[in-house]
Amino acid sequence: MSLVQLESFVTVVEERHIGRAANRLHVTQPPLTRRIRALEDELGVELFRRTPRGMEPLPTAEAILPAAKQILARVAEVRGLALGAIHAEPPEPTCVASD
Amino acid sequence: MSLVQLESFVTVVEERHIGRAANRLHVTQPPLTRRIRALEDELGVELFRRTPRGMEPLPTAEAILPAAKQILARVAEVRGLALGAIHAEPPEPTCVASD
DNA sequence: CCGGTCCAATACCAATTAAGTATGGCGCTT
DNA sequence: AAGCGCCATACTTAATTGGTATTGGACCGG
Repeated sequence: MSLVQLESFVTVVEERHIGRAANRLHVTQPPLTRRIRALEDELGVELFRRTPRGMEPLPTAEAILPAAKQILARVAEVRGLALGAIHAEPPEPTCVASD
Repeated sequence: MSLVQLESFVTVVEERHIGRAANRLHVTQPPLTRRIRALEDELGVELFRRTPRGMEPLPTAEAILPAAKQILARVAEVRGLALGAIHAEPPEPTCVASD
């Protein structure tokens, strides 16, 4: 399991369509198909029903969706904390300061 | 950022030593060194102070540690939910049942 | 002051993984 | 029945990743 797979999963659940999800994720359709399939394989569960209309999330997908979203949110939090730490802790003046 | 990097980060924080952390993670030392460095590069922050004794977590590392741990916990939760779904939803009998 | 030791960092190579392009198969729509 | 839209697959190529071997630097003992 990878963060990329989880992000792909959440996007496909929201779009219910691999093509649109691929667009949002700035990738082409085949890689996204493979990501979802790899996730299903690893978890040993079918997450979507493939219909002529698109991807229909199965109950298991709905079950793990909240956890998946929270993971992505925490990842964003980590990035934010790191970003904040840059301004918070100036160990040594790298260059002349303005004041 | 990847789950492998986050797991490596948490382990190094706990062990304060790349060699021991590498052992726990079943990899050799160089890949682990690179994982930590890649994480630092991506976040744009130093997470550890390299000392002759090992790796000393900096304040930023302590700040993001809880979020990192929670991410790993949620990943485990996703695995557990998927595992549970197998027994919960038998769409078709794959094999003869015991009873 | 010098050699040994323990630590993380780097160079290099091999193996695995992942993306893109092109194409196929299936069901619905007209 | 023909066309269209969807996901799945085959194939090639580029990018990541891991392991082995080695280096450089700081501490410790003699």
